[in-house]
Amino acid sequence: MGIQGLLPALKSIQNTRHLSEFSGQTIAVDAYVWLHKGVFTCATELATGISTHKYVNYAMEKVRLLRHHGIEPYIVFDGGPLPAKKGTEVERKRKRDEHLARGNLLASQGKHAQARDCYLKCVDVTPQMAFQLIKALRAESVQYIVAPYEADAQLAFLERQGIVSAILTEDSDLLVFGCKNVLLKFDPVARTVVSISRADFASVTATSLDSNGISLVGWSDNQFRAMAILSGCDYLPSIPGIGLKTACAMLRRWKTPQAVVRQIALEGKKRVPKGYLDQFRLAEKCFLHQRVYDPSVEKLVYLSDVDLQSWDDLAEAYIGSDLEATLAKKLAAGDLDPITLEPMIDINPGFRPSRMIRDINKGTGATWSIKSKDKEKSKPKNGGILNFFGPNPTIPPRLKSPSKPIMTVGKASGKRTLAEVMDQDVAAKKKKRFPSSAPTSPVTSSKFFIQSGVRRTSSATVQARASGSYSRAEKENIASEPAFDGDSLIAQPGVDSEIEEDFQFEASAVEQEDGYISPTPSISKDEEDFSSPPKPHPKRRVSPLADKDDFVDPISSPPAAQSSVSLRRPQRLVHYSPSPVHIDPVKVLVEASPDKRLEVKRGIVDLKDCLGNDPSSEIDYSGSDEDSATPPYPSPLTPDELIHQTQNHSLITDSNFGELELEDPEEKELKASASRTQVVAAKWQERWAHGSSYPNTAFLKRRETNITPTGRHRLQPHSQRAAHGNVYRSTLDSPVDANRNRKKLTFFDGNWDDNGKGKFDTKMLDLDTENTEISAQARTRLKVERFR
DNA sequence: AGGCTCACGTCTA
DNA sequence: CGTGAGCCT
Repeated sequence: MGIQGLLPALKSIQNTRHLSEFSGQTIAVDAYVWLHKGVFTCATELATGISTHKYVNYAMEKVRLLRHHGIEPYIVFDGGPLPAKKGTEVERKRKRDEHLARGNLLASQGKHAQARDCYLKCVDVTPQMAFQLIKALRAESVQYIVAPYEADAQLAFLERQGIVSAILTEDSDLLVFGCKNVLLKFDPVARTVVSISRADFASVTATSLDSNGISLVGWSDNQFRAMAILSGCDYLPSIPGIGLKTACAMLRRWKTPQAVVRQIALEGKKRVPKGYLDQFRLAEKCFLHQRVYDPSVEKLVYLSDVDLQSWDDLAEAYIGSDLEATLAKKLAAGDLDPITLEPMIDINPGFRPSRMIRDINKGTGATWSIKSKDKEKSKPKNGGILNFFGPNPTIPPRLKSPSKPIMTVGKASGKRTLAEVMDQDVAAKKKKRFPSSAPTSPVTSSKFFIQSGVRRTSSATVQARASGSYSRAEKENIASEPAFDGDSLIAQPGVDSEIEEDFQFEASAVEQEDGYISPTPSISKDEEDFSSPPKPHPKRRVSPLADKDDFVDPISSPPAAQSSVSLRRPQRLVHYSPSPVHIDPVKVLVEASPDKRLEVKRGIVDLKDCLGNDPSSEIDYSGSDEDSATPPYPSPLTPDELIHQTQNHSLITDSNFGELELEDPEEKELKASASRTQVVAAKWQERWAHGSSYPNTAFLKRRETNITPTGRHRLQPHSQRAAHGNVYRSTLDSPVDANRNRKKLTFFDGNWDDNGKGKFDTKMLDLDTENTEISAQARTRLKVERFR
């Protein structure tokens, strides 16, 4: 996951810091990290369908720990699958299914320990599980957001907007996304994190210890990003044999990724996949422009604005299709399943987190405090394993107003001590004493558009001295490459004003909150803190997702109730005109003719069909470094196209829908039938736009595979594959994902088969020329065999 | 021989 | 994450 080898190479600029050093700051957190770890605390339950929310507790403990240290967390969830990363789910799911089956078998044999091991391997985080955490976050007024696509991009956006001042994650990709302050290796026991700051890159030199020969001196964000992509990232596997070090060295030497790739090809030692440069550009776009949710304008925006010159529909689809604003808002709020865009299903309605907060210091015997304020809960809580809470206190409805903490009995402790009572009181007082300590956000001065100029730090100078031969080249490097450097960082005049608006909005929002006291005394002090000086408490913002005026109690009200909130203002879509609510314009390729694309609800794009169709050249040097070949794109799909799609698209093999397209294999026949066309189109829309016949998707899990309590999942729509044989398939076709292990499964359709690296069987290429469903299964089987 | 990439095994929530 | 096999120079 991420850029392999990057973190070790950055060792010299990694600083272990105590949480207290971030007091007063708002820090965005990649929820996936906590959820995934939390899942391990209850893998067996999840795998066997036993209702549990332990993983929520796990994450909430982390949340409370951060708050305990004056850090206001801003939790970011992954959203829907990005087209760029699609294509691995089938294999993963299969593997998980295998582990699940084996686990069940072992369990039935009484081998529970072994069964658990299997369960551990088959569990993954689903959006529905994430929603359980969201419920808890809502209950404790913790800010959160569900990214439309990848949390990474959303995290980067929040930092860039100044909404948060750092990112807590475990993924080195965040650095590639341009984040300034990345925090890794969160240690809840030591209460430390490892900090990496973009500002320190300049001190990473080839001679610095542990740098692994990597030098970042004088590199712009663009160059750094290029190095990362060349060395292999989640969106694009590297040219085999190219790792971080080689990528870095060659980029220094040849300046641009285009030149580097050209050089690699010229040297002839390594096989460069066809279309690699095109794919490189797309990967670059994912890091630069991926769609994110902007809470201030309540719609999807580009992470950074696009350069219309080099923009095309392919790129548009690749970085995540736009969503109609009301959908986007609900998605961001967690009210929709980000995969199906259906209303979120609460898989554990019995779990109703209250505002109680458990002190993180387990040793002292649990201390409990309750977060008061907020709407009263009309219903007493009962049922659900989680009801370790007593009846919820009735509190004045004023959401944002501070109120006195009310004590409740905690499930674990069973009682409160006087110290705990005092504890809360003190906490509340501290809050009042420092109501307006503003979160420091060392926000980047230049907002979106970072100066790509070189920063010469003292360490850089030192480095120059240390490695004389390098210094010149590095300086040289700095000065040149304006085109490369400036790429995509140039503001479009048209959008510029909008960005200004956004920032003003953000700024005013902050202003308004001054003096506003957090509604929830979220910090429960322990003994240790009694003797420590009071810390300023960060001002707290209610989740941006909740409308200021009409906040609806997230716990007691169904999503439907909240949805009314979102339709207030007409949304203006910058790059996409609103489409019918349920249909999201996304391009999908039709196999027979690579130029055809179909739209489905959510981006399902198989780029391999768009790219590398030129069999003549191994490397596509099309155009200059800045332009890319833009395949023609027809627009909205017609019913005919839908039929075409249904016939060829693997997704459609789903049983619910199967009869429709499998019934009549004759494409022409279908086309001739107008009425049938209507039916198909309607069904298609019903299924993909409304998802009514896609019941099981409610349990589809996020990142890679899905596991459901029942163990049954429906396959995600898979990218369509071209039907013609021996057509080059780009590496995008191969499973590339956040999980590094996935790369083991990657196959490259014989693009470099004769290079001795040809572990990537050509068999798969053949299989792949068949319809997707078959090839996917066959592929999976082959891979499974290989790993046995 | 050394450098580099890639795969494997281990550990841990 | 660390180690080691294997390929390349």
